[in-house]
Amino acid sequence: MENSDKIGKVDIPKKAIYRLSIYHRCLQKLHDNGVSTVSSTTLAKAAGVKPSQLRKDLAYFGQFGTRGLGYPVEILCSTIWETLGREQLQPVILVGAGNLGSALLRYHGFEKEGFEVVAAFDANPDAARSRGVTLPVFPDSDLETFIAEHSVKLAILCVPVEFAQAVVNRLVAAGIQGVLNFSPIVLEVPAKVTVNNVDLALELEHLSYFIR
Amino acid sequence: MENSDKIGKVDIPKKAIYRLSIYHRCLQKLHDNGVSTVSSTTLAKAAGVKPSQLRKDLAYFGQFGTRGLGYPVEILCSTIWETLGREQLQPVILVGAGNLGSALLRYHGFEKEGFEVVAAFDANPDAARSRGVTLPVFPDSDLETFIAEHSVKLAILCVPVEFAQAVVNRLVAAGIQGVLNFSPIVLEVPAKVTVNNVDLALELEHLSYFIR
DNA sequence: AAGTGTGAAAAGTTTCACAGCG
DNA sequence: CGCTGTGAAACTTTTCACACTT
Repeated sequence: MENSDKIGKVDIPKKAIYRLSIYHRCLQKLHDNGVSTVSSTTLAKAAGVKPSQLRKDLAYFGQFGTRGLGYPVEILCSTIWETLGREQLQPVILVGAGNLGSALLRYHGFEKEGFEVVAAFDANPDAARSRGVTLPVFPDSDLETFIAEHSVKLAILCVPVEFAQAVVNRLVAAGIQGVLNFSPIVLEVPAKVTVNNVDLALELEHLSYFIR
Repeated sequence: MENSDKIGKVDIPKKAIYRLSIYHRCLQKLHDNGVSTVSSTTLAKAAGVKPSQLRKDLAYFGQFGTRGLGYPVEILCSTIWETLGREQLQPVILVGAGNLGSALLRYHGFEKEGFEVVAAFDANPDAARSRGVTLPVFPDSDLETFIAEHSVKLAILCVPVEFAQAVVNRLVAAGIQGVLNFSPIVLEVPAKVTVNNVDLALELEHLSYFIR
């Protein structure tokens, strides 16, 4: 159903796109180390996958390698960057600057990876600012206007779980196309909108199952 | 001798175990609302999956339903809780109380879900305390002793990416069996150890691919 | 000789369809 | 009758093996 994406006639597994990000990181490191060509075996080892999977994944997007030689690090690196839609800087907003939201803003992890978090929204902006958020914090009533005026397409959602569905409805109506959701709830959105769930407690619970 | 008692975690899809956590949440909500029985159709809708998948998932662990009626909410809820290994409180340590690590500690999201974060470790404990961590913060040299003395099996890893592999090696040697890793790196661990990666930038990058 | 690209096989996961039970 | 439990079918993703190119 929603586990793949059609580009032309080829069906690309969603997991392959996640791996693309990982390959990109490895390629960047190789490039920083002055490596100009890499084999599928070497790159796969760095990315923690099988060489055959790496070759298959890259083949979904084109032919980048030279037989007998390997892949050109710099070209492949920038091609993946473009494929992931990272060529133009995407503005991101964060909605819900409570405990977790403000923690993420102070962390600056998204900025480090080249995303521009442009504003935060909260039902109580003053409280958010008192939590040490230095970014502009607006009341959530400003959401729609801001999204429209700045053509924002990505949102990080950290509101309390009981408000998550209502807020995401507003975000979608305002034009948001991708949501990074930290609430432990299955959000319902139109098919054109992509939701990625980061459920910290669920991840820890999953580990709990695997320790004897 | 033949033994049908194959409760080995081998044949059960990993994804099914994630869904178990989601089912548990939905069941708890139903129980709070005074519902005592639920059909696969209703529970599946709440969890965002197909009824057939829900039934298949539950069947991996036993027979819980009554034909013609549905599933007993309370019994199923506690059975899943036990299955996930949550019956006995698991102590968790957090390693690397820098920007992200201290943010997670201030967030208290794990405690809210019933995990007991018992201590934090950092190369510079004083700096971590100054970041507002109220939990005991120990120098990372104390890791091995603490893990052994408190029989800790779960660790949240938030150290800078360049130290992640070295630190996880120490954790594994000290007896840690499950790692929730926030570093953007593929960690190498023995098969007996489970690693769950939470890569925030990667999730946002993945969204970037799908908006257009 | 080295290493990619790819069809085909294998493995894994989801969905179907209906038997069987309360 | 309604709804679970489940074998088999359908579908997805990974891995293999080797032809083919530089």
